[in-house]
Amino acid sequence: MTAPLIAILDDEPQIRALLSETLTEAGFRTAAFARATEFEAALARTTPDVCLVDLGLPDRDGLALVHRLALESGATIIIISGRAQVQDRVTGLELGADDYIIKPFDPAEVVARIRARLRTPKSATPAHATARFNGWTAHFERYLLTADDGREVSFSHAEGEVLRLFLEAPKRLISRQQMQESLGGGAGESFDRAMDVRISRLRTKLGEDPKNPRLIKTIYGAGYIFLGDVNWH
Amino acid sequence: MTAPLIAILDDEPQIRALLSETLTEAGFRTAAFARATEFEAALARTTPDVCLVDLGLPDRDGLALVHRLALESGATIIIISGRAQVQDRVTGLELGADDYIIKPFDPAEVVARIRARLRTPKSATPAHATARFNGWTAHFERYLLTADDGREVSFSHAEGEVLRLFLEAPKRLISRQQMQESLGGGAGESFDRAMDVRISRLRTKLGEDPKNPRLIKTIYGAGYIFLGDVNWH
DNA sequence: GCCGAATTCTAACGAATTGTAACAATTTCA
DNA sequence: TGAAATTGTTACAATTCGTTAGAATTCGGC
Repeated sequence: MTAPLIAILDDEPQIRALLSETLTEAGFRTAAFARATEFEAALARTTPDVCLVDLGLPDRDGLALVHRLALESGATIIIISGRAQVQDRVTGLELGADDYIIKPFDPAEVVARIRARLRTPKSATPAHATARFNGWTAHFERYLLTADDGREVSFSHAEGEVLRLFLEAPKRLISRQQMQESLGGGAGESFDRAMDVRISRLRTKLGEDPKNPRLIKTIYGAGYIFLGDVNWH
Repeated sequence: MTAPLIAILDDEPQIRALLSETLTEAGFRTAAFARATEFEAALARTTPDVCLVDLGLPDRDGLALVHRLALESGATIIIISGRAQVQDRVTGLELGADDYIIKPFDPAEVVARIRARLRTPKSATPAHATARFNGWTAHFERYLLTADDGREVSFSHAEGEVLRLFLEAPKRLISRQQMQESLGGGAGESFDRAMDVRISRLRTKLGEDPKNPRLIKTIYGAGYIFLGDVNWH
């Protein structure tokens, strides 16, 4: 029986260091990440027993990430956040987090709460993750887009990866760099051409006007911005 | 399906009233107790889904009670206490509590934390021989699928292996690798061709539309996902 | 505005992956 | 023993998705 693996996702180096050290001392294995993209790349390989995630991420909407993680992976999630309002806590828990710890935190309490979670391992079957935006509903597990008028368009796995990235960081610039990392295009050489194609195919399925895309905007020399109003369910 | 029962143990009448009211509004059944003796008497009859216990009881050491409760009943326990020190929280969690809320608390957060606990029940699922999903019932010992409209389709042993694998891990990606191992296709060389065929036959029996399968989805380059809502009996 | 370089778009192609019909080997059961 | 059912194999069709290549677009400098 190997020690439980705890994933840490926080953009502040001191916090990462503090948590890593404390948890290692407490007998856990740890893996720390500064950005959501790195974190997700790692998730593709192994599933940690517990994920500690900060909500204030630079490159992703933290709550959306938590929601998807909870729904799809069924992983145990503990939010560690500076947002201390009751409303924040309630939202976080309702979106699927198993616990919510407020910064500044005491390392001993973090350990205790992790242990409490590990005592009764989760065995819930993950539910469907869906997101609504501008007349569309994306059903990721079913690889299906439904329009409000009832039309249905299926999308492939590769297209879904791109769509998900957009829906998790709406109205935010996503650089080609980031996108490439998230999409596992590891050694990015001529892969950026493939990315274009994915996006092009996605645009077609969303019925975008090529001359004047309303949802997926290209920022010349920088990346893309997804302009929908997204609501995860 | 009756509403979950929440037991409240607190010696302050206002707290009991506040919690009872909030939780009832949130759709739970409640039972409130002022003293540990009453609480224990009630426990002898029914087991609540969640116990909210205050540590500052007049007639008993709260922590000892929590400890015993956790060990013996296996119930889900949330401590609600005025003792705000980190050390108190750590001790409470280590003695078996699933969560620790500090007074004064916000009722909304209590509800959210109860829901988070209930989301993953502390029970295990026993192995059974029949499963219902999306209009079908699979009887594994009889190698038979019955549709809700009465139709009957028998399936072979090999098909049953695949079906069982899917029904035991619904809405999860099952890689070809995993599938091959589970299906005893030991030295997987050209066996993956056989797997395809098994799945193809299963799809046919489930009446899937080949162009647009709703239950068994293929993830190109990765594996399969079974999308039914499964209930074992 | 006009030109050229850099960047992005997308149609078309092809390699890899997956689906399935047809067949053959094996087992089951009357 | 013989007919039917089971299940892997083969062969070919269909799908997915990255790559290529040329067209279209953007942007800075004149």
